[in-house]
Amino acid sequence: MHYKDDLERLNEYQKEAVLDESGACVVNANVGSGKTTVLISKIIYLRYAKNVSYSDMIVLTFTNKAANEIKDRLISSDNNIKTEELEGFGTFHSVALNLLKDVLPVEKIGYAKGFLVIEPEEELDIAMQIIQEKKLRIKYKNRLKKRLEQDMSVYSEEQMISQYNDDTFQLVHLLMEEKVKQNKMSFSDLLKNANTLLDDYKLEPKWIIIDEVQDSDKLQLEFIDKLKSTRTSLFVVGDPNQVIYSWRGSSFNVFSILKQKYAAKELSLPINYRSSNSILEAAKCFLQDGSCLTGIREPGSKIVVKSHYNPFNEACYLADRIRDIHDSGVPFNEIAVFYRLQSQSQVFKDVFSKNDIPHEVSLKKTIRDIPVLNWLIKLFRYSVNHNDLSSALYVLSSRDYGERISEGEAGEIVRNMHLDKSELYAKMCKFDSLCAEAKNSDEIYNYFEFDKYIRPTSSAYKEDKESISSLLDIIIEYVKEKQMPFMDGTADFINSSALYGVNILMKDIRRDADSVKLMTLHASKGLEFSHVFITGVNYGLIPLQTRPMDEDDEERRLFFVGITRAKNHLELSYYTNPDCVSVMPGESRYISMIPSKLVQNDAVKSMDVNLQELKKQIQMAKAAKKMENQAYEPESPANVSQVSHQKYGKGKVLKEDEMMIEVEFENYGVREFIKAFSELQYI
DNA sequence: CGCATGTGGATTTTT
DNA sequence: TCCACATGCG
Repeated sequence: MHYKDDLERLNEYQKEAVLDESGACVVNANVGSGKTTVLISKIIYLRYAKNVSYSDMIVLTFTNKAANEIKDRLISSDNNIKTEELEGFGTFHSVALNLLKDVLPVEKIGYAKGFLVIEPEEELDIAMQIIQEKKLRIKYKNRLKKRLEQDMSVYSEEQMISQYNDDTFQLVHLLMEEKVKQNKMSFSDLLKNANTLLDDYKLEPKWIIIDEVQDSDKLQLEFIDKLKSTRTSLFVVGDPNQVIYSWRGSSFNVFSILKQKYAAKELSLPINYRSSNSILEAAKCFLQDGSCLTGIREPGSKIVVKSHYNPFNEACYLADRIRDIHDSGVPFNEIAVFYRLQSQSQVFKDVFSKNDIPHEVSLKKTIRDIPVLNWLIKLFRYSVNHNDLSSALYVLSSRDYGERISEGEAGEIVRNMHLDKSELYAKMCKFDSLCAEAKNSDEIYNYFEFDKYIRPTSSAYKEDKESISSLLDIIIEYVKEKQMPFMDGTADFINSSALYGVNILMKDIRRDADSVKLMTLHASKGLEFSHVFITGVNYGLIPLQTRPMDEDDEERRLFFVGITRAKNHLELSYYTNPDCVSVMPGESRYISMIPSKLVQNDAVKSMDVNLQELKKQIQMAKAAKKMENQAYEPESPANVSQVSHQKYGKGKVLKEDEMMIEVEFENYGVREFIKAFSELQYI
């Protein structure tokens, strides 16, 4: 094996981490320092230099994306690998699922091996059914989902009863019983149950390796602890400067917890290979005290700071700028636009579409977002697991699909197994005997006669039909690949679809699409691009003003994550006239934290002063006018004048005074201009 | 139904 | 901090 060549390519810090043999080791991996490379090298080194088999290693990540990257890179550097050796490689949840499925005695806690994984929505559905059946008094049901998702076990019985003085405590217990009865586990149940069963079952892996360890929450830390025996070595990698998800429950300061608990050795990877020196110098301004970060690249281009009149103008500028960059030879997929809030993406979508800039908005999408597939998955859930009453109930009583039976009647049928009262119900019940040999999607489609159960009058009919067919194809494909009996394979697919979302569906569609990526700063974590634009770096938006006087370190780290995504070119921009009320017109204080020698001052800036000055005058004039004469407002539609703009095309003038003009364009909607600067022409 | 009071969310999102 | 919505009493 070529692990020795592999080692030679590493720098001294990376090599030290790979070769380290202490019982516990915490690696402080700086941004862009080759964290994943070290992980892969470490795994290969253990396998071939230390003769540790892959099945003696547990390799944990937080996201499927990270897990897939590690597996892909591992497979490409070691082609002797067999997929079944990598059972212990994956997200915390999927490794817990594998353990519960294959080695841990789930019967001990009342489950059967064929249990299904459920998403939070379904857990909520079950809870609501329990509330209805047992007539429980639960306050604030609208927030029940949140309450269920947070770890109820941290509350004591008294706390739970006293908090709202309702039946929450009973609900939590009944819900747990019901999940066992229906043979279902929620995401957190996977970890909780694995933790419970690991008390009596010693797995004793030789190595536990964890990526992005700084994001661990309580359950995950417990999972690590339960997996680890005295003979297990622990190797964790992470970056305290990239903690941006603590609001989601990652424990505070995981690094020091681990260091203390396991007396871990601390190493660091300080060398950044990714960014040009200017970008890195700017990034250093946002590091926590004491962290060091070393670059090895040339200075590169300066950081550009620009101001725009409003988000729309910013988007138009970006469209032009990106077109230029692309013409100079940079592929679209090396360009990214980041923003703080999802809502900011709309204007980019609109403008980029109009300007034919290929783009892609990163949005999480699951099967549940497509109603017909949500229904279909539930149909399969009951078909493979007849204990899953809540799914059957949903399938029969859905208002859009199926037989659209009333909820009460459906409950009756499901509880008493009235096969004669519902054709669809009978089909789900007999699915295992009649469809176990299904070889293609048409067979299943015809068995269920789906045409009968999707509304033929609905405008979505054709789309729904296609969605069903493609999901059926995917299931068949999945089962074939896994070489499992059809029923088991389908059950397995359902678990995967809960755990891996719609990724299974979209797997290869997006990977190499040559398009500009639009995403929130949060979503940018772990990615890199040649050219990065961070937009809306306004006072009030970055850092986001939540409560006044909230000096939030996490916002600073978020901005740090954003700028360190850039390899060669970074542009920051802000608006002088933000559309949103809570956003102030000035630049973010983060911009002034960057030394001016790194920043390319733009001509726009001097004009910006004028604009702001003008804007102030205009607002004063407007206010004065309002005081003076309130009846003046309405304008008759008869004297609407037409104007045209170089970029936005033709439009109608809605409002006009000495300084401002408001125009409604055919394609771009309503826009406001300052007369002196607008390039409008009257027609 | 109307009104006073209670409750917690605002922004980011993975499994 | 303020706002939206749920609850509960009269």
